[in-house]
Amino acid sequence: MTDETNEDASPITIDAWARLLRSSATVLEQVEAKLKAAGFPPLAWYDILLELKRAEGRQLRPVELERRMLLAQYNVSRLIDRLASAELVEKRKSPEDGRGIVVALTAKGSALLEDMWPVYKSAIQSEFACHLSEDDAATLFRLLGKLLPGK
Amino acid sequence: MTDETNEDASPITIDAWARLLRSSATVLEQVEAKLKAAGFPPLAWYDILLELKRAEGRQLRPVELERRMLLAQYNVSRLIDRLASAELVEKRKSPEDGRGIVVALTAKGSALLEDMWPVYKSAIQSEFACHLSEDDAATLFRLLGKLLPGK
DNA sequence: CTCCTTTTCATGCAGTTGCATTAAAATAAA
DNA sequence: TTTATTTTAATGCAACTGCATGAAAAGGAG
Repeated sequence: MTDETNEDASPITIDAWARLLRSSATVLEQVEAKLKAAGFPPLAWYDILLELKRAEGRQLRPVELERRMLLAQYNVSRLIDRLASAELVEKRKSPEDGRGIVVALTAKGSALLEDMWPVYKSAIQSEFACHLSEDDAATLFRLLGKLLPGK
Repeated sequence: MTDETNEDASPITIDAWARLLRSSATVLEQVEAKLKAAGFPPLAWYDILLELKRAEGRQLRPVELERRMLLAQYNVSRLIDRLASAELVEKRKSPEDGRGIVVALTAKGSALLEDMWPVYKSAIQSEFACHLSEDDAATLFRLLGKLLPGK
């Protein structure tokens, strides 16, 4: 008797899995290298700053950052510390919650986002986008969405 | 005058990029967690061992591993040390090249590969494959291939 | 209110990674 | 042959990550 709920991944699916790992790692590495070559911090910094910029009042609780970025708690805590040391964000005590803090984007952080974007965008173009048609990108977007929780 | 060779990535392409990062990181993390929960070493170990198993004579030079796995030299060097400490591979002096070594899969390493595969395959199924049809997987494979060098 | 549980954030420690450098052998050049 | 360049691998150091734990406040049960 077969167990349909526990069948194996097919060969083509396994190939797709292997290629997802390989291609994403390769492209990400190249994009990171371009950012670094331009004297910019890693992508993780950009991601956090961007999330703050988009947030209500340009600030968020660390817990909220964890949820949105899918990062571990200690990872967010230390990343925030580094960003704060670089004066890209400011740590404030939360007025509503005595345990918590609020992380706010500074003018310097906002400026860094703007400075990085042209380089980042150009890297996405040269390492990723230039290999794909618009249809390819749309299809990729749709298929990868199936892998995300709640999509 | 426009410069067609340097156009910007389109919005849908940027969305696809963001989703590639997010989805691959998420799924990889879940698969790694399942391996760890089963008491197995990280995926990187599996990848190296598998590469060795597939190689002529079940052995490779570190340089060759770097090329195939797209890993940095020092990274491979240390990974091999850890694998050798666990007796999963054996480091031998290269007979042809006095500088180099040859990394050979041991019986223990081969056994680990076989032990890990069922768990790994099941994780690929539950975290990746189950979200995709066969056609989806084939399309993903094809599109991601465009991102790899020389594909 | 008091006690217990949960949530939020920080941190010590060990393991890992990136960077730069070193050492040694192979290869090429003079 | 002698010297310079390139290739191969290892390693000291600093930065980063994961894990476990701890501290402090919030929330809930009695």
